[in-house]
Amino acid sequence: MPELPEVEVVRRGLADHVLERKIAAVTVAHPRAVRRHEAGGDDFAARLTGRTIIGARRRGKYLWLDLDGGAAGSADASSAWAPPGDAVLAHLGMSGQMLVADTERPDEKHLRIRFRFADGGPELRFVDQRTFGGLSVHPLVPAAEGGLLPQPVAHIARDPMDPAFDLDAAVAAIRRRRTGLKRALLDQTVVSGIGNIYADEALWRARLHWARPTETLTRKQGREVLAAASEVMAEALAAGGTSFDALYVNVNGASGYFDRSLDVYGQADRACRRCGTPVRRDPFMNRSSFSCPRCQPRPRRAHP
DNA sequence: CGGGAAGCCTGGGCGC
DNA sequence: TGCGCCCAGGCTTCCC
Repeated sequence: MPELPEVEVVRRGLADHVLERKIAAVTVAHPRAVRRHEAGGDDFAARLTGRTIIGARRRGKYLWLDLDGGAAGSADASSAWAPPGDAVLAHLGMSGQMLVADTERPDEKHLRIRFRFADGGPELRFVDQRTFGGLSVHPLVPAAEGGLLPQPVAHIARDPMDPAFDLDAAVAAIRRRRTGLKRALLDQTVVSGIGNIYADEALWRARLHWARPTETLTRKQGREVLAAASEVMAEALAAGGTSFDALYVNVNGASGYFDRSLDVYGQADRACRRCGTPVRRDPFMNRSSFSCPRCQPRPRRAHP
């Protein structure tokens, strides 16, 4: 389930394998994979053909590849102003994969989009079983806090691995909310990159319950839970990410192994590694929350 | 306007 | 063995 560490593994793989390579042809095999590209699949392919990938960047769970000026619409040499350019944006959703594959390798069953390169080397494939993810091309726009971002990313908060991440500002944003702590952690406009797995792990490490009302959270507790999220995601990244099956893989198709290090997520009825109490599973937002009932007691005033 | 929940998808696992 | 149901879950959209 790609959250920040898994997306970062993919970003690094793309930085290693597709930078400075010129796109020769793009094939869209499934229109749903480009549904966020409003002008459609043909326009998507046309905008990318002939362009060279010059950057691989990420914010939270969003990933994008910066494109050079390309042949079409190149900057006017007589003008001092250079257009900020554009990028192909990827969101992996639940099951999206970016794979670097030799051109003769058989297609994956759920191959959605294929990029072939002018150098004839390994191609880039977007494979996505559940099609929650997708690719789209966007102009880069100035972000409120500086820098250039693809338009759909402009409203996403910085993530804890961003060098400019402001911990105290993120704590303040959480405490401004009127909701449960886990809901706030999952809100990508408050802090980005955290999904269901790392939210549960961070809450366990900080000994806080998922339904803790944000308005009763102290600044210290806020800093602790965000520091825990940052730590657990850094550890997961070092392990190559978390995966429970073959759905989440790096660009070479290999799985990470952080699932062996999870303390509560998916550990219902197993002993808490701190106190031995069986880990509890609660229904939460049509999914699950895992916690230790002893280390993370439910607050008297829990947020519904 | 902010918060909450439904809806989008497919395949694996499980019970009957 | 096969059918149908449930579950996984990030994000968008809609509703209150």
